[in-house]
Amino acid sequence: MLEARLQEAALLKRLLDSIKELVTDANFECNEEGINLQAMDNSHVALVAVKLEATGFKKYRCDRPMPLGVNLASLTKVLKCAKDDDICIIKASDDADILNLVYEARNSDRIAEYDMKLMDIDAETLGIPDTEYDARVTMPASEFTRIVRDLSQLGESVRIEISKEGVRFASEGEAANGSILLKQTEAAREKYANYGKEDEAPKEDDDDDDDDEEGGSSKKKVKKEKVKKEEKEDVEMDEEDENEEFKVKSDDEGEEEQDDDEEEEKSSKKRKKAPAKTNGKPAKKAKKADETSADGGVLIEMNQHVSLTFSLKYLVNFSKSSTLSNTVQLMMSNDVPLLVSYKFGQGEIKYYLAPKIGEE
Amino acid sequence: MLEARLQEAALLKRLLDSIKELVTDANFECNEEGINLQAMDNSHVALVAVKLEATGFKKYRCDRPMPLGVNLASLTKVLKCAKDDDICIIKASDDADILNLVYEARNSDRIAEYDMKLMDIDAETLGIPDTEYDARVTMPASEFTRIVRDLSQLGESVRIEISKEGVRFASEGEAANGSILLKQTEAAREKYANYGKEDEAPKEDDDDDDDDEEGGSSKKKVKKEKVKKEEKEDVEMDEEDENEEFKVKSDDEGEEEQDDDEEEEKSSKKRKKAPAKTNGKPAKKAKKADETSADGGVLIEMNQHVSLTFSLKYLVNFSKSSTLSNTVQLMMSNDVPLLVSYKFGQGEIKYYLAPKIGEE
DNA sequence: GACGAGCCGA
DNA sequence: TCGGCTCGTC
Repeated sequence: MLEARLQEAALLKRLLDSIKELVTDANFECNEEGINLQAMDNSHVALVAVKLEATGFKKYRCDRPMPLGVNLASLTKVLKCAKDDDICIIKASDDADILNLVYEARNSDRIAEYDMKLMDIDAETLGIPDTEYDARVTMPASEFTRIVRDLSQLGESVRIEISKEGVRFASEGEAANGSILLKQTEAAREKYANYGKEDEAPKEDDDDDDDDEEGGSSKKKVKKEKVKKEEKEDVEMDEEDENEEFKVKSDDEGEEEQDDDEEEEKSSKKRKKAPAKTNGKPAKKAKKADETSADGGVLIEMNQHVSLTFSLKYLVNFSKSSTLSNTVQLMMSNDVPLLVSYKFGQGEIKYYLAPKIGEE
Repeated sequence: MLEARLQEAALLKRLLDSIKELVTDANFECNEEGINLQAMDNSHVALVAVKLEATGFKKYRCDRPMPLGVNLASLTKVLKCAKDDDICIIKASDDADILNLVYEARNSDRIAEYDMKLMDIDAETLGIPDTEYDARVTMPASEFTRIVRDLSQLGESVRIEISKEGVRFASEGEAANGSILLKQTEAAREKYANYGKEDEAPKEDDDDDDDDEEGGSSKKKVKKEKVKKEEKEDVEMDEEDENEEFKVKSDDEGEEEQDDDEEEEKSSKKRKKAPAKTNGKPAKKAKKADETSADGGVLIEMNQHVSLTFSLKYLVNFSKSSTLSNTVQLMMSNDVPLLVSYKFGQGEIKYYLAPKIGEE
């Protein structure tokens, strides 16, 4: 028995819009911690993984783990019947052959109910290794969208290169070549100081993580820009002992960033001691970053020069998730798949894409 | 000789958009009272009836009744040449083989003139009986549009069921079943209190009706929401003697509604004495309701449980008329055609659709 | 010719 | 983020 009540149907609608072109059928793996979806794209080139935290729901109950095999086109149709601000309740009984969706208008004058057939899908949940990446770019989702769209007009591939200089997106096409260099924004360092730290060691204390994330999420909805600096200070002080930054630096490439750190952050020495580790309560800021980052800012974290080439078609597709979050993170190491991650209030969507070989 | 001057070409454009897919050729029956069009749809399943009151025109003159046989595709083309806010003058001489359309820009800087060939069409004007329906739903046109669109994604038919509970639209499809329940909105009772009363006995005093309607119409364009309550009071008091409500109730099903009435309306006893009758000056409110109802509200009037099944394709088609009015009324009795009616400032468009048999 | 989806601009 | 416009499909 699953019952999950979502405050706004819009989240699910956007989520489906994000993945329905990539994947036709997928299992929504429901358990007490939330709902996960993981699937290769139809051409088995990319992998998409969605996580919806139980705590992101207004109400969530899942008695036992159950996979819900969903045809995404059908679900999209059914979700189209919801208005964005409808409350959305999804239910499935234990036999899991029907997904029941109820949409309640805000004023309850309209109640729409849909029953969708489920299907059996071979679970092919791959364990995704918790890679530590050599470089991470945190940037406005809209900017990423724009870049891959622009470049996709010129060519089919983009070389993404992260260096001390910044992050460069370069494409070559018949009519023209293009190259976009994003330098790190000074403001971004502060802004994203704790963005998405849970990526690094999500298992350390998942429960705290979730609770904090939810609490943070609701608060942020109310508070606004003004608040972010105060909160940031709070967290930095409160959590000084455990607050580790992702900033992975190699000795020969990190000077610039180290300078910044020392100017800005008291706890910088910890970061240097233990790069690529993280603390247990970072999510408050992840939420903030989401809302905060509308005004841009690029944060580049790297411990090694990275340069990889990817298919723009897929990146353009991934960038549809900009409806879910204002911020996107690109995680890269040489010769391993790119990870594109969008975090949002109730969860996260990650895309993995293998680099093209021998193209740069 | 016909000459009719319309304040805004947009009305005609929208009207044609509403019916051109349903009907290819039709007679515009012009007489001194206005212009009427009545036609079966191409597959002879639905009937569409349009009424444009003479009083709805800025100027109207029709010396003798004349049918203007129009190919709607041609007229649509010609109307596309008008800007929405152009003044539109249509003329036909007595031989009625040419329809002359003149579009005048607001500032008279541009005058466009078109001559369209007319054709002879066998008049097949059917008398439509003035049915009294067992149930009537008055609701925002946009909501009706949305519902039939949504459900048409799932299946081909919709069962519309009106009960004490409200009105339910239910469809079954391969991928999913859907059911939407609209409860009556409390605010709607007041809002639609006098909406469309002329349906019931339109012949009682047509002339007064028309005059009032036009006056009301122009006023309403200027006034807004704020005004509606005052006007309503005025009419109720001025016309107390003749102001009868539609509210048809059976003793066993009307309690809920009666309670509302008593709370809200002074003249409720009259309504109960003579249900399904109407007064002579209802149109002021019809107009108001049009503009008023953008913010929703569902009014359900019934004296009997009704449940019928219809082809969604047609309902979707009918719902195109939501460009003409913010409010739609569904009139139903068991085993007789559904009447879908949109009233607008200058007239009304009605669609009749026979129910599907043996499908529920 | 109409409908729906996707993209671009405000 | 929403609405309008354009392109592609049925």
